[in-house]
Amino acid sequence: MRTSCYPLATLKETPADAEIVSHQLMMRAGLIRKLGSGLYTWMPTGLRVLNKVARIVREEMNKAGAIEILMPSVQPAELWQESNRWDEYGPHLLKMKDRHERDFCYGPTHEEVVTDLMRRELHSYKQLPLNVYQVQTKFRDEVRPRFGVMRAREFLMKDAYSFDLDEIGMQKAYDKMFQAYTNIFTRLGLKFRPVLADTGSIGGSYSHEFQVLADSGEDLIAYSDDSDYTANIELAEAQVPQGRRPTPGKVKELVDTPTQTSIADVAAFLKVEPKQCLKTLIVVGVGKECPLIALVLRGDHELNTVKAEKLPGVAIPLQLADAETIKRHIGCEPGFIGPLNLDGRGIPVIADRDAAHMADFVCGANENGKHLRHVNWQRDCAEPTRVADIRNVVVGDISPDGQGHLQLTRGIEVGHIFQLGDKYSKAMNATVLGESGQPVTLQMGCYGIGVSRIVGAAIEQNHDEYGIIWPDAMAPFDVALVPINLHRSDLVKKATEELYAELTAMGLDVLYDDRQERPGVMFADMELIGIPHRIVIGERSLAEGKFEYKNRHTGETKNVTKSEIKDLLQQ
RNA sequence: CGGAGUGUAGCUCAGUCUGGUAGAGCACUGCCUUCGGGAGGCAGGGGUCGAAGGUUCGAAUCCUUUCACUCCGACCA
Repeated sequence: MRTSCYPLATLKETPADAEIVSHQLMMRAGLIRKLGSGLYTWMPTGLRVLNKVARIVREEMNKAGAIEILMPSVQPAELWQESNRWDEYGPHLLKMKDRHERDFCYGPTHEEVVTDLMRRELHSYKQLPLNVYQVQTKFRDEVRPRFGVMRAREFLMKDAYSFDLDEIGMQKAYDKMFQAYTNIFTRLGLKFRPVLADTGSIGGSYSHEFQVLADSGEDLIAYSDDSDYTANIELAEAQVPQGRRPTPGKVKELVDTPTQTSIADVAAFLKVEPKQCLKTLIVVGVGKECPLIALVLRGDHELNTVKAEKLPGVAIPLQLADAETIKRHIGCEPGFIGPLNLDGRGIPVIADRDAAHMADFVCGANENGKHLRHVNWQRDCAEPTRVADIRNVVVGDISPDGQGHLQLTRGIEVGHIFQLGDKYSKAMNATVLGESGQPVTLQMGCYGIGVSRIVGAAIEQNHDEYGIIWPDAMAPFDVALVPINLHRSDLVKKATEELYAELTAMGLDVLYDDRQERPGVMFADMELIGIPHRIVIGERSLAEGKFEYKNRHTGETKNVTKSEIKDLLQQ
């Protein structure tokens, strides 16, 4: 490709609304342009990268035995009503009506469509196992799109769906996909980890996320420093504290805390550690019998909303009660709540394992401006209605597998695989006849990869002050040719044209910068775009029959012959 | 959805408080010089100041409404 006939679309300045480095560089390198919130056009260079990622994904999916199909992006409401997700999926679902006032949605995922397809197509166990996939545009109406293509509303996704007769088959299909995903992210040249994950609104029983490690990632990952254990913090289990609960010491005491409403303030005021305080959160419950539920944590711990939403009786999505409701039921402001006598007021107390293990703690007195200290479960306050793991793990916690301690790191979720079981096949009555002649409900798995998100994630992991540094596998071009004084030197022109023709004939993607630009401009653009190999063609080195090679990744420069160039590029 | 903010040239932004001929840098076009790391000079082109309504002799500027975008929070594959 010659730059004189190609819209490079590079920018010298960073657009004001690009916050993280990958978004800034994708704009500056001319990969994307924004159309609206969460909507991006892929420019020629960006599309090249996207297609390279998609190609690797397809190759590995095919190798794992999956078959490519393409389903509609617009889906009839009836299917979503069958699975109950028309309402459950919530406002993320972009709904629309056609001219006949029939309801449709733009697909955020395709479990319903593929299940419907397969209940029509599959009749016999002999047709199993089957795994179909597609690479397609999805739309999720995110509350807050951000970070460019990283959390866009419209995005490109590879989604695969496996169908098996039983759980053993489903497990095998899952394992195959786990391996395929590992191959894909390895080939793409990304630093990643598979992590145990929550299943979220897709549902199902068991799942892994594939996380690209990056400090700008939105997800927190917990991993053991002494074993293979790795899990999303949403799921990572906090262990039961060791030993017996300490025996109560001093007598309970009411203390004035006129303006101290946060754990930090109360702890500082009473000269105790936050871990000696008890934090009481009031959340909305389902049903009339218990409209409110108290969640109790150690002062230095954070509530894990995913875990909390799994508690029976807790409303989904998790919702903190407003100040007025709290005042009406408990009689104080949110900053002074404690677990005492809540059960008696019809508010069950669910304590975190660590909170339930505390003794002589500080907590709110359910009275404005007052806290209690030296409070003890049982002696001063009814034992919690229920004890559960409802907190986020913290650095240093014992690993759930018993080996080592947990550390935390950040990641970008680029893949997610689920064992769905019969969640959709049962709701939508997708069965085949088994060997015995009886209908068997299909066991499903689903497997997603955020193709467009991978592009952003790769840049987060691979860039420097000059621009993007693509892993070879997804670079838009393999090599950039930068001629010096192309338009004045016949020698340079001839050498560059020949080299361009020969490298192109080798099947390489070559970007030939034949613009009438100064060298500095061309160097800067090629580095910004992140092309792995750069060859400068100038009279200076041509005099010795050499070209100047520079590696974008290592920064290494050397003068080389044409055949050495070919060797370098063929690796 | 709650809170905050921004909309002026392709991009980054000044001008708005205090109403009076729409600006700068970069980008773009032409010419000249320069020619191995985002050059310099000269001359140009480019605007319904987000939109609608109002106040006023006069509105980018004041008022009302509205739309879009961004950030923080909540939420979330």
